[in-house]
Amino acid sequence: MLFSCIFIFPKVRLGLDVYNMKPLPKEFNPIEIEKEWQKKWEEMGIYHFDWKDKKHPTFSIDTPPPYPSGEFHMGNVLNWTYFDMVARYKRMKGYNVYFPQGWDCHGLGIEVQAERENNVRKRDIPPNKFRKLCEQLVEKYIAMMKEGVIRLGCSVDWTTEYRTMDPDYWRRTQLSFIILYEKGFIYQGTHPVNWCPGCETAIADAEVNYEKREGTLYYVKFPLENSPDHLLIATTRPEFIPACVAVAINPADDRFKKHIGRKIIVPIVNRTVNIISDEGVDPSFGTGAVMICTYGDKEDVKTVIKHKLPIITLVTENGKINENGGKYAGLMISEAKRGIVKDLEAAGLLQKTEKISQEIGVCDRCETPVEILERKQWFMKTRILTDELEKKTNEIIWYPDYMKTRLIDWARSLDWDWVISRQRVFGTPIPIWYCKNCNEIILAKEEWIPIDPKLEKPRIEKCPKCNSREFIPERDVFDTWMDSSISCAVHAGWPDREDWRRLFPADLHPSGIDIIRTWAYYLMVRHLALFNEKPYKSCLINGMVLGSDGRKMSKSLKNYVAAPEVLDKFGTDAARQWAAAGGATGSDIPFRWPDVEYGRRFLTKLWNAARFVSTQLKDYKHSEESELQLLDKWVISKTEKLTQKVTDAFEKCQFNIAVEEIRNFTWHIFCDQYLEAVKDRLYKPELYGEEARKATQFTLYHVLYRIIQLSAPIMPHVTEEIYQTMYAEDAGQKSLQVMPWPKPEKEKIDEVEKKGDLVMAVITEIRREKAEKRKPLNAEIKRVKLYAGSSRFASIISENKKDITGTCKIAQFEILSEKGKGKGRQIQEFPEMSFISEY
RNA sequence: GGGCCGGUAGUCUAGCUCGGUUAGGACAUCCGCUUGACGUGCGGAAGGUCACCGGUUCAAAUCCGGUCCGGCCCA
Repeated sequence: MLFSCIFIFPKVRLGLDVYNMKPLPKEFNPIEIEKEWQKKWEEMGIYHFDWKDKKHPTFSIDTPPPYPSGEFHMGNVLNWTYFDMVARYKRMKGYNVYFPQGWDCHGLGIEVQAERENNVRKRDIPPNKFRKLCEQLVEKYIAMMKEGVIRLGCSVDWTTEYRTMDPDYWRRTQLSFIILYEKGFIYQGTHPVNWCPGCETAIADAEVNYEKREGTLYYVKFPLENSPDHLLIATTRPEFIPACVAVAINPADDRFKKHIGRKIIVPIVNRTVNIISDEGVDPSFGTGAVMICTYGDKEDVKTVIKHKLPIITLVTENGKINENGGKYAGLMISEAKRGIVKDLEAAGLLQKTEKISQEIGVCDRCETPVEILERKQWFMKTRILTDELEKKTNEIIWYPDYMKTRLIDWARSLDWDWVISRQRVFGTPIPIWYCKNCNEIILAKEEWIPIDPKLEKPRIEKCPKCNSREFIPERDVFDTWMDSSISCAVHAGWPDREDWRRLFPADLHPSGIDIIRTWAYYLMVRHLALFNEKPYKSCLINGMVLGSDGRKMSKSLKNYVAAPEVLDKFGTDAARQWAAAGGATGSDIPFRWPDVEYGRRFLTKLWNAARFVSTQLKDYKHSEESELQLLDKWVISKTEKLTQKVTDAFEKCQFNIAVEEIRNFTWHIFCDQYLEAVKDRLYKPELYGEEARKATQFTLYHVLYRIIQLSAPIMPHVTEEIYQTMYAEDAGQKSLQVMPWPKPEKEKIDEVEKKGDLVMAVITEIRREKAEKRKPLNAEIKRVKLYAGSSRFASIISENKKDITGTCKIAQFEILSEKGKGKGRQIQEFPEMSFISEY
């Protein structure tokens, strides 16, 4: 097969016959280059999604809006690099890529920070004032994180930026709630919450402090039903006896397991309850039999849910015993405790007491012991969607595939619906009022939103049920996931754009492995309920970033590395290589300085190779045809194979494979082997002929170009700089980022590659021997006698004799067809060949 | 306790879907070389019971079962 100089990319070439390829400067400062291109790309506007473009297929990325913690960490570097590589790859593949960016602002974390920074308590100031403080803090944090995203070179379309705390975003969250309400997915119910009787408010887990205190363990006799016997039960909270709903025993406990399924009588109230079996009971604590009350502690909550036990509310919002406490009703909890203990003693039911050290939860504000109360909450019916969710999950492409089972198993394991209300301040208001007179629920109309019921009355004259004119606002806000779990529809333009279905479902939803059960799950249930459709077509999972010691990266473990430190030291393109190459997609990857350093060294290598090529192409002309030599066809064939492998890897989101293939090819095949083998040709046209030099120039031009194309999604900055200096004038596009992705040209994957391997094997073996003889590589060899082992091999070698003698500096090269028969040094990859050298 | 994942040279990692090359690569180590792009480089060397036990098979890092250890998430 004859090879001539067919242009690899005629479609995009301006067709200049001769152009002045500028040599690349010797100095290479990645950080300066990165800053420059980040600025220019933004000016060029090449990342703007073109809503008017109906020609190119769209590719939409459901960028998960991050929680603005104020710090851009290596975990962010990892996941942003993942989806930015996809965005850049798809853009080059000709897609009209939609890469939005939002910020998921609401949440307890910000509330806690805002309290700390402003030295205030949210309960002490008006909600709206506190909200403002939160908003200011969020803005500060967003600015910090945005800088990180820009520094990482992410090809975000900043015209799409949004914040979930903006009333215009509330409008979407509230609208979705109204739709779900009207579709019957929303209901009110009760759910246990942490409650501070001192502050008379629900508090979050994060607001509970645990303190070690000395307590008393009371051993109380519970009579067995229809039996003279009793069970001895140890409890620290005898005041909860009136709320006892069961007695639990570990099924492995031989002392008690015979009682499982029988009934027992709760003293004081004389109620009969079941004796149940629960593995969670510690047989060595107390007597091994425990009473389950609603609710004495968090363990009770779990047990009640697990065994579907009834609930007896005992404590009021201000910490008193209610009517269910019988004769103790109206007493404070501590008073009731004393009274019950006294009565138990009098009845002979208190066998003994002992002192124990216990941890109790107290309010972080007033130090009052926290109680667990059933409170009204809003729910979304999610469990009825589980079958549909499983079906849709299986339709979605997961990278990697096995991650889908995480979502399905999680959905299947849920015992209750999603609690969507929160007793907080900084959140999207729930657009609900209650009639003061008859408690009728007033749901906001679509045209009222965005609305904060705490600040505005419902826009109706009177209650439709009882005609009352007074309303009480819902003070609860939505769980933050209510904001972020409609991102697929919102990104697509819902509800404002008529054509929002064009970008829905999203083509890709990226997610961390740790938030599959939240983000990926809530997205599914919300969109299934709202639109009866899956929200995303594929899901890309990134693992966690570990410290170099293999444990999850965290400041407290002292294995934390800040992202700016990494970017300052080695630059973005090096850090991106770490993210891409650190491990298989979806697996956790440790942060390793040597990996980033290696990335940086690759950038230098690529730069130097490009610089070498640029100096050799000063007089390169497209128009002059010349026949390619064996090694040219060899490296082109390998380039096409590389293109195929890298394309496949990107299609499957196997970034580690893509980056490894590119680096190994560039460093070892292109630089160490091809460049070294053709240098002599380039330097001595008088010996090899001008034709051979032109063929080499052609090859250098195209192979380097292919390398930067394939590397562009991973290392956008360095490849852009090389492109702009060496190729832009000729190729005629304003950025490498908008150049078409190369199609592997299979017809150039050729049999000659094997012949090239043979020639390269000879060169490598001669160099290897030279190294072992401790000779410099440019040392001249007087004579090499090669036993080719066959006439076919001999003729291949002799056709390419000049490349071998030139590269290895051989003065006299003798090629024999015969076998060496044990004479001389064997060539590793071709053991039928051997050679003898004389220095 | 449950779900998922992992265990490969001193360290990290690829390969496992679909069994068959001398188990690939990086860092670190050692030896050599300033070769007209690059010493941030080039050439070379050493380093492995592929966690353990058993099974399937002509053949297992790869498939199956079990055990141990680690991770993430949840209870």
